[in-house]
Amino acid sequence: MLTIGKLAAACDVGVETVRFYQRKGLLETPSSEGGVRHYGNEDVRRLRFIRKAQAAGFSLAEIGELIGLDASHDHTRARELARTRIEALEVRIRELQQARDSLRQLAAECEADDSGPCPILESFGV
Amino acid sequence: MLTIGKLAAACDVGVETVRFYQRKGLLETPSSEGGVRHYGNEDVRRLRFIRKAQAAGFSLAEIGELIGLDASHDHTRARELARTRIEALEVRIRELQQARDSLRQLAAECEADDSGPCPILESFGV
DNA sequence: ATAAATGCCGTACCATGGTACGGGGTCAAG
DNA sequence: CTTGACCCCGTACCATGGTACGGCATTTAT
Repeated sequence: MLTIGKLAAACDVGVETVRFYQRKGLLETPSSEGGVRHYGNEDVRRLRFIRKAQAAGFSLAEIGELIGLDASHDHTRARELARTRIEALEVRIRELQQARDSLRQLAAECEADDSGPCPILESFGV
Repeated sequence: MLTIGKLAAACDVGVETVRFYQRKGLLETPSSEGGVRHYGNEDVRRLRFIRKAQAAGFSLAEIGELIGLDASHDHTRARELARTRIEALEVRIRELQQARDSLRQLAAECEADDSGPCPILESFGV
């Protein structure tokens, strides 16, 4: 049985973050039997889930839905969310790759010619 | 000579966004000679620059610095910013690729076995 | 000439994901 | 028996990147 501080430490988040997730309905708020609330392994798992799903690019709102799916065993919807997220990730990856590639190109040009206008700045149209 | 509305339209942003950038010091606020402010090609170029640099993942604060570099012709600093941005982009790209790959894997597993617990949700530790 | 569309300006508000603060309570060690 | 380290709760605040609103002036089209 953990206090909020131990729970937070176990998942490497701040105490305030735990409370924030509680307010958002992502974590349950155990009843306070005489003041201090107690948390168990389920809470640790849940909190770790939130952080992992966040790392996979899900927003807190989406994570809330994923948590709900667990109860309903709704694979279909879970796959749907996963597919949507995969597509969004692919779009974003391509965007970032393009940004990286053009910046690389510009940095190389800039390196090659130190006089005259800076290609990096030029390219953006300044 | 453009009004703020035309400028915004020319760069496909909202009027409020232009004003927001002005407040942030990213765009100049021309003197209002008798009420209506007028904008020129420089402003169009500058505004487009902001949007392109944003697409390259620069924050508005970084963009402010890039604009400053234009005046000082500071290639060194520009390259520094570009390198920093490239590195950040690469880190982010790898993170997103990992997220995508694990989601793909999970979606495939989930697809394969429609009974039992959902691997997508399981994997996150719910 | 008049009504609709813009412009100006200041201020407030939005979402997202937290972080901080202040006042109070409880508990264990020194 | 007091000091310090937690806890609780509510509320305010932060950064980021905008978006909206309201009142008033001006401009543009009919």
